[in-house]
Amino acid sequence: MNQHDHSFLSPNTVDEASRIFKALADPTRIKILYLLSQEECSVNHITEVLDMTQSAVSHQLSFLRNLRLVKYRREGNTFYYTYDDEHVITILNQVLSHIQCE
Amino acid sequence: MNQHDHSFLSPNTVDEASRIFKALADPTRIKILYLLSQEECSVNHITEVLDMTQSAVSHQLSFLRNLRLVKYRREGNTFYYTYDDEHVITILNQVLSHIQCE
DNA sequence: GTTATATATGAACATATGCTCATATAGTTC
DNA sequence: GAACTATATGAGCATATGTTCATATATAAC
Repeated sequence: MNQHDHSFLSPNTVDEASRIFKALADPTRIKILYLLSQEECSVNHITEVLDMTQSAVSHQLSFLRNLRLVKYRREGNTFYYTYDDEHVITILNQVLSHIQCE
Repeated sequence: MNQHDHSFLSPNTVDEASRIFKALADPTRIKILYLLSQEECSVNHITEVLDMTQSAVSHQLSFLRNLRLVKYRREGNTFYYTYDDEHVITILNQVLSHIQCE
């Protein structure tokens, strides 16, 4: 059998999949996305719930923003974040419920 | 609103989810798992198809073996690998087909 | 038993990742 | 406009990650 007997993934597809899974691969980001899957949250709220520094949370939100997995709206000094990729939330919830069912 | 108004994930659940997503976060492992989702493969075959060194492939297989995502059978000098976690393959295929549909 | 083949494994290295610390930015309140 | 609040951001650092290189292991063929 040689290399041409397979159905292949394009490099772009592999990279994009890798990016999505990388986004979900960190415990902090899992917790943030799980929170946002339940309700809109301010940065401050996320910081308190996860018991992390403001900076650490903000860096992770920046990461998620760059991947367009979350978006925010501003209200005065407060930034309210929501998720912005239904599919990724679905994948996350599938994996979480699969784990919890064991 | 305080910390107790949320449905929380247990640390174990978060860690386990993180481990699954980390496994899928690397392009090489995505390609290997995708190959194995289609057919049983020898290490040598994977090495050729992915055009990587034997060592690199073997290290990644070792990684996937530790997470029980793949298993193998031996036939003489040849090790034939198959996937060993249907759910992870399902998640991978969902993400891949979602990307390819865009 | 020696040689060849297929795979595994340990050390080393370069890059990526996630956090902290310090500071910048921008809106709010007085 | 000065002080306060909420968030963002850049630099630095420690750890994790993925590869290469060299070598070990184990079966096969002779």
